[in-house]
Amino acid sequence: MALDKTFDPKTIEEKHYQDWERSGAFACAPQSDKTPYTIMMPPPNVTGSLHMGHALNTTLQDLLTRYHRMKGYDALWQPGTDHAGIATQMIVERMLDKEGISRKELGREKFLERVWEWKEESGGTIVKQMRAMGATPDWERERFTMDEGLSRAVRKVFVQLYKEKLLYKDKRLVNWDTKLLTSISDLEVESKDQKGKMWHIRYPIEGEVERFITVATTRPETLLGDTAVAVNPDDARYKKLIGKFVSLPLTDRLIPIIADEHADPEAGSGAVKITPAHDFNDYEVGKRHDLPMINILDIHGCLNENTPDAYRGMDRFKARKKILADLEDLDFLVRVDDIQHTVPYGDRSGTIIEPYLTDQWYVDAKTMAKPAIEAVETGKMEFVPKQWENTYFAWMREIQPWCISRQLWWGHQIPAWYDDKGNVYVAETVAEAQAEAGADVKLTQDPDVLDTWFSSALWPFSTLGWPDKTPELDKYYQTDVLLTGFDIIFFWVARMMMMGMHFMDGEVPFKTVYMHALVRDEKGQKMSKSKGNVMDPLDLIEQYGADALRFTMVAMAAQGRDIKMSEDRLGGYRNFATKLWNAARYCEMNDCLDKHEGFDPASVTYTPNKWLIHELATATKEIEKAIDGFKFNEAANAVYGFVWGTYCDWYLEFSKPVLQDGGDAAEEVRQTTSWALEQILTLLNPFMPFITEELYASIAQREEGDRLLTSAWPVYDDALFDDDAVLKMQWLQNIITEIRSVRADMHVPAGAKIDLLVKGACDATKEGFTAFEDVLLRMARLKSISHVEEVPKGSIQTVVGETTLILPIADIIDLDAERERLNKAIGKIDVDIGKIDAKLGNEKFVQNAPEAVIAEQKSRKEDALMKRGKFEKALEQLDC
RNA sequence: GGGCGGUUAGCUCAGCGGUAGAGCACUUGCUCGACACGCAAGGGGUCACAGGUUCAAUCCCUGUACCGCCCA
Repeated sequence: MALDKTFDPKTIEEKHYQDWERSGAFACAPQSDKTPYTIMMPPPNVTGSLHMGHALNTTLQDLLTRYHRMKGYDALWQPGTDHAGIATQMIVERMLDKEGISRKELGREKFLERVWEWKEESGGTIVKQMRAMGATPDWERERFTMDEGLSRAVRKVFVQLYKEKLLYKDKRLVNWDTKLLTSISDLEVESKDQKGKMWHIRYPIEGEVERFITVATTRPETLLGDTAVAVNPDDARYKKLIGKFVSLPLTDRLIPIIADEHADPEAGSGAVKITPAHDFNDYEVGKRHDLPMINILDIHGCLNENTPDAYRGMDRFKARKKILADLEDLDFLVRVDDIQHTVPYGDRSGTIIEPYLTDQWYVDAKTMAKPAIEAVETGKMEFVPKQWENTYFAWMREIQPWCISRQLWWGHQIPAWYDDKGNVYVAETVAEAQAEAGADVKLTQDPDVLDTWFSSALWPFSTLGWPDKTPELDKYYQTDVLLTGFDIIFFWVARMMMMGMHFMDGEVPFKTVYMHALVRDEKGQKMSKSKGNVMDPLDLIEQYGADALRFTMVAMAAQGRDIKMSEDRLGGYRNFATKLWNAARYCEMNDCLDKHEGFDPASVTYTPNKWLIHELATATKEIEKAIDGFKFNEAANAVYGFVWGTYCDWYLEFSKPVLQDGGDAAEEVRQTTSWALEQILTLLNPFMPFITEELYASIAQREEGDRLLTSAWPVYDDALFDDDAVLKMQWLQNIITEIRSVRADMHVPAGAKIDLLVKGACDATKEGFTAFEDVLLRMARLKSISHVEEVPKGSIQTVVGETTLILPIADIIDLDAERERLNKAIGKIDVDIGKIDAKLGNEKFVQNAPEAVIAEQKSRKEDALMKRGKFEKALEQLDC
């Protein structure tokens, strides 16, 4: 059993993880009558590998899961991964590229086989990495968004929403990615501020000579799709032109001048070109005025058959150049301005996104958002920190139809079939569709797939077996808490709310959503591969241990702030693990392990033991309160402070003289030390599972299967709180600290043992000196303690409470230094008294402040005056 | 342009109406029988700025500046 001299995380982590997983303790127990506690793991991309954000997310979820498991809940932490349509398809396409094969050549079926192969081989990376963090989700229940079961849920939802007219096909402008050749949702578009140009072009007014109307645009090539010029109805300059036509340059088309509020008289010339098929604002204008919508691009972003021969087939940016040159030649180009503007880019492909008119499937998000908004308004679902609800509301109240179809192969193929005439049959299976269409009708399935978020929106119930009525669904929905980053509040959280409430009888998918911070580098910059500032959690585990990484994450997870990760902090918490390890070694060396069988903390009589137990119970309450309130950093600080500050720095030091002298209290101290160590391991287990489990196994003979993983969280009786013991120990600590401080100030050699004379001690204090004589002698490095009436010449004096402490060290005393020290002390007290007097002298304060506050000030003043008197006396005596 | 958040010790951050806290870093001293990844003792802050409310403001309100994020 003997513990090694230092703690090496690497040697134990894997061993314990395997043991835990094999034990089956991660599994939920649907048949048990325990109260459920459920967390849905945000499914990471199956393509992903663990980054710092996952490390934080995983740590916090595991902390909550372990904590509640220990508290006796039937904990379900539901894991799984998400098929990540575009990302996965891109990875496999890139692989095929290297083999010189294109997706199209391979064909849909073969391509999908390749993706599945890839998924089986490489898709498990991230869930393996989570194990290195010590995560304890119910792996047996791991799901994948493309599982048969989850796919069935997707089809069912699609069909039902279609029947309810909450899902429909429509021709609208979408964000089109010309590289990936698919539509993407608004959320997948990143607007970037960049330099650009504003071209001012004049359009000749029909039937008039040398009269023009000037419009400005950043995308001159769209001119070929213009179907109107709009002016503001109140713009006096243009009133007479409304209803006239302009002749569209480079084409032979005439387009009307229309009146629409969209044209801002203050901006540019006040007239704007309208291209309904290639601009979201213009699309609305086009609809209002029933304008033709001319699509001028093909799916690759090249100009199509609706454009003049000169440009047809040309890439949009090449066409722009040529069009500008041609406009210039024909003298239509009036002016060019350099401007700063925002340009939409695809977040996956990095290409400029084109608004593009196509047929797509949409979800009526506006309708579905209503109950989801209300649920947050009425508190059925709560964001932590609360401020995130504003973000949620802002988006949900302005929500647009959700474009759910993607022109990809990897994903859930849309359960809609078409006959030759273009009639659509939406059904869960081809057989049902066929039945609806008639047996002899030839049907073709819609080739498109659904947005990945469509399936992850169902995650909180699809993973529990929906649409079947499973016991799991019954027991674990609605779930307790969702932990996630704010970056997917719209993508995922909002959509789970909509789907969850719609399909689960208005019940929200989770009662609480905890939004955690973004992990940044130590300079506060977002970690990114291109900046080269990424930290790899696995490297950090290798260097500092998984426990240190976890503890750092927890300690830095303060609400509402980003985490600036630094290796200094990791080092600090690695040291904390070592500290704990060495505390256990101390216990081992002093025969304080496994000594508490039948120990009753309520029965202790020795004051330091009572005090330790009080502090332990207090820390436990703080930890519980902090975790319950998602104040993870506070929980970490509470446990850290107790272990290091209370147990190691003070209690174990108190225990030394007692254990060594073998006095009456020794046995009780031994038991308390042993018991408290085990309590510490239990409390710390959700934070640092590896080292605590290792110590737990090492410090005693355990029965088969006895692990912290499945231990009970401690419950302490209120009777264990003992304020009297706290006061006594505070006094003792004050005495020790004061003597140490004076010794250091006066440069008394650290090893020198000196006498302590005590003057003016009351009876209770005298008792204290007697009771803790051995502790004081050792911890303050004293030779003796005696009570006196007179202060010997050349002594150092200090004051604790009513007592004057005298150190008779005439031989080494430096009179000037001591004078300075005393004067400094008096100076500090005077500042204090000054502040108090200012308050007490203020009539309004005395009249208005609560009595308790006034009394407190008065008593503080008395104490200060008394102390000041003693220091003054000490100063006088120095000179006699 | 709209919204949100931040500005507290050298650094990273807690706190949030009545004596400014932690960790790290720093200084000094220590091989006292767990631990130098340590022990002990210290230094260090007009709590961004300007007003206001209050007996009392780092904390509440208003405004300003700077930083960050989200949305258009």
